Amino acid sequence: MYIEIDFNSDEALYLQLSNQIIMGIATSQYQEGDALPSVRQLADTIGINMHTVNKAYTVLRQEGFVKVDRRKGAVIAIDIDKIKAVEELKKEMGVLLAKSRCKNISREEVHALIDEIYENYEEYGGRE
Amino acid sequence: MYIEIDFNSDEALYLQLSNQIIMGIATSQYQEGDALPSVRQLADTIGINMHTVNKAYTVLRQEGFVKVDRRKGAVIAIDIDKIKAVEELKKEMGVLLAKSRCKNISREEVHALIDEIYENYEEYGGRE
DNA sequence: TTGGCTGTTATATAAATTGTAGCACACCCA
DNA sequence: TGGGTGTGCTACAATTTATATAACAGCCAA
Repeated sequence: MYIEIDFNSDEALYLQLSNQIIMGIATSQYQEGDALPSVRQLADTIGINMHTVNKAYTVLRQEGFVKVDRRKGAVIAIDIDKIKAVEELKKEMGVLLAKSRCKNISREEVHALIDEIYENYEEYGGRE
Repeated sequence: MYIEIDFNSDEALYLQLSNQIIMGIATSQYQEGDALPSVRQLADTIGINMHTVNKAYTVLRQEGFVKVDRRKGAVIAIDIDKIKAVEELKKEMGVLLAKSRCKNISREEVHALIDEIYENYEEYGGRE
């Protein structure tokens, strides 16, 4: 999968990395059971430190997207705790929609954006 | 308005503060032209440092939610740069929906959540 | 068995962020 | 004039971020 890191971004490197991997899972570019590159290999490919990649993997594990095996490395393994996920979504969506509403983005525009993003998922063939 | 700060949260104090004020605007508890408490007063009420409140206000100004007057203090004044706002929304929504999708939250569930949040806005009487 | 790969852990360093603290300034208004 | 306003500055401690080495145990193929 294509990983693109913006060194000028104010977003932490390990967060850019983990977020891109999550989006890779959502678009089915990564599937259950697939192995991610080793921390050293990916660090070398991107040109960042091993520990930064390791931190990204640790975050992915803590949030239930991968399981880490000592010999196989990080393997995609979704732990579906839907209640927790919905709670998280509600909180983050609350702030996001508040900002949007203040900027005169309508409910309909938000719905349209959701559909747009979801159609993009299905373009890759996918989870539903 | 009611401001509630969680000192045990991993979210920075100034971000909790600015986010709550943004949500206050979205729910019409703050309206265009309303003055926020002075940095010293709000700091005293919450029990945090003056500079932390000042940073929250600075963020709000940079993101176009308030204007700061030397004698009136921070006043709600929305600067609507819709193109920028939509761009921001797209990016953040992309990550948020990717996470949700991985956790088997359907498109319909997301739409329902959006409606639920928006209905809560209208409960306060509001911007549309 | 050895060599090389895996994740993991530890220590160290530098830079940036976060929050607190105190002080001073210019401004405005009662 | 006195007291309130935002703002600017310096300073400090704690935490986070990213890098850099180094070492360890586990595994597997040559």
